[in-house]
Amino acid sequence: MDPTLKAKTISTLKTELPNLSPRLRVVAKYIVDHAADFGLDPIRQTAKKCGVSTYTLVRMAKVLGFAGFDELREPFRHALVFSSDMVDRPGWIEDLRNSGESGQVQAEAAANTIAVVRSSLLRQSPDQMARVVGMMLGARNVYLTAVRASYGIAYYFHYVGRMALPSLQLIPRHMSSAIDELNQAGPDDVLIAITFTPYSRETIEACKFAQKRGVKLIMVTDSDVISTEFQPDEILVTSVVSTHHFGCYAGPTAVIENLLALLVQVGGQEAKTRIKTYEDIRLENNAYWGARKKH
Amino acid sequence: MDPTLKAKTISTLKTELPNLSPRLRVVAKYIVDHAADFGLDPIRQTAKKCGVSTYTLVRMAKVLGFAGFDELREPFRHALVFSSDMVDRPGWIEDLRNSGESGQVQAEAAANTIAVVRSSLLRQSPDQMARVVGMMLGARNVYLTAVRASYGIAYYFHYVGRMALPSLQLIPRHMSSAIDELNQAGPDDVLIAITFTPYSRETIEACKFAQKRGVKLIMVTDSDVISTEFQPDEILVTSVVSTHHFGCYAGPTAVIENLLALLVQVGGQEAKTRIKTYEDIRLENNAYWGARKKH
DNA sequence: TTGGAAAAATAACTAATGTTTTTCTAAATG
DNA sequence: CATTTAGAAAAACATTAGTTATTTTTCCAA
Repeated sequence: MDPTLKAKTISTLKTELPNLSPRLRVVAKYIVDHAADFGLDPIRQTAKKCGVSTYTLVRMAKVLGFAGFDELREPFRHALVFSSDMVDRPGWIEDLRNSGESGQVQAEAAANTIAVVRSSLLRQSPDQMARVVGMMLGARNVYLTAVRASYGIAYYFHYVGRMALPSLQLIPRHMSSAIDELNQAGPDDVLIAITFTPYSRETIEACKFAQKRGVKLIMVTDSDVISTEFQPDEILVTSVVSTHHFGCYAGPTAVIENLLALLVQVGGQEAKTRIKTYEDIRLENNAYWGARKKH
Repeated sequence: MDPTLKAKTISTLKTELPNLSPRLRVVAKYIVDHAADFGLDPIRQTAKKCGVSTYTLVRMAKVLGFAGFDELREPFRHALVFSSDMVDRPGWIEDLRNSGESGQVQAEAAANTIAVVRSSLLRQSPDQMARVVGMMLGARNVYLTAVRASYGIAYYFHYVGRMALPSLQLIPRHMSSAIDELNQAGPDDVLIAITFTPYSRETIEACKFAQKRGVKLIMVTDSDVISTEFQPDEILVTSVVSTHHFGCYAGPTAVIENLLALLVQVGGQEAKTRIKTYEDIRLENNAYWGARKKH
């Protein structure tokens, strides 16, 4: 099979986009934006994902000169297997891999971490990030909740974030549940929930509760689809795939740091002076080793 | 779906290989060696490729605790989509940068994060990592201390790490100082301290105290040279350079996850079964939303 | 407004895929 | 040596997938 066929098809789709009928245009855009999923999914699933009938996909194939849907999808399939072998491993990772058994484990983990960070960052559209930051800055209170392993990154997010955004609150604060602390929350507030498969019961329940109250809901998680019982206003999808037995949280960490960078930028001078006062207080209270008080 | 399932399955296949029946062993080897093809191919094709009947593949799935072949293959399918994310779309950072002002900030932050993660991982020599893991596994107690922003990643490290290494303890536990809890510590113990410029006074003091007691000292920090007053046994140097006002902790997070991967690997079967019991307990106590108890 | 053509959805159909049942084989056991 | 049992293959079965035929919708021009 022609190994460049996938690239050719994508290029054709892009150039032909304006000439296509409405539905076919939707399909073409979907294929270009989700080449990997398109290669993997069966026809009905792809149809569902772009809100189109199965036959529309068949027509898409015929318009492009393929005999049928299968023939259109095949190059995308091939590319899947190929890319997984071809995953770009820089030299230093290869060197690591060749240095004994534990070096191999280290190499796999390192390669995976970089991949996870990259793909997590790649997925965040600037529009959505801007919306999320806007929601945070506009809210009366921004609640932040997570448990278990995710609590670590929530703690970090809060520790840094509250300097730029004083309304940021990490819940539950004490030995209570997040729901207790959402008791006063309403439509002016935002809840950010961080959880990954398998989802923590407490966190999901806090989400459901919050949404019932009209609180705006932002989730940092690993899937577009969590539940039919509630619909987050924004979902920041990150990758937590790992080589060992636990999820790899470097992906979400990267996305959260991205969010922090934006918060500081959009927060403007006000945020920056506030951060400065935090720094000053720490200096005055000898929080840092070796640093002198300024006077 | 559990994003670590593929890694778990491959690891199980490797360890169970000797206990399997002849045909299943062939299948297991095939899956480990051709994970990508296995994810893509239909059952008959995989059966043909490893010269067994389709039902042998179904049995393989059942032996591993899956309901059927489909369920076994699913994580491998997911991995395919993920790895293709990696190769696709070169220049995405450029596209980001050209999409408005906040896109530019986002692009800078993303590029910075990737660079920081890369260089942090690159710096860790396999020898040193092996020494560190060896020290951790050999210690009576492994104390872990950090404050402020670093506390988030220490919390994460501890939450995950203690499943593989029960002697791992996050200090201070309560409203006390780390030094209080190091009172009983001695030469059989290890202290891991996480702090970055400007160094937290409490953490550095804990390091000095510990070393005076003969406790072995491992530091995760951003420089080879901290102080002349004490000399850590091992220093894991990570990069925390950032585009905004705060350090970028994705680097240290990446290194710590690398360490976790090694801990699990070197911990061997014992660690894996311990991790399993944690999982079981969580399932039984309804910690996860939507998950059923196994019986 | 109303034919008519293009676009799209629906539903029926055939081929393939995963699963299950049945049958066969060979090694282990008494 | 007969019997049992686990492992594996073969074949039958049910489901799902891609395709094709038919109907419905949309939109434009007469």
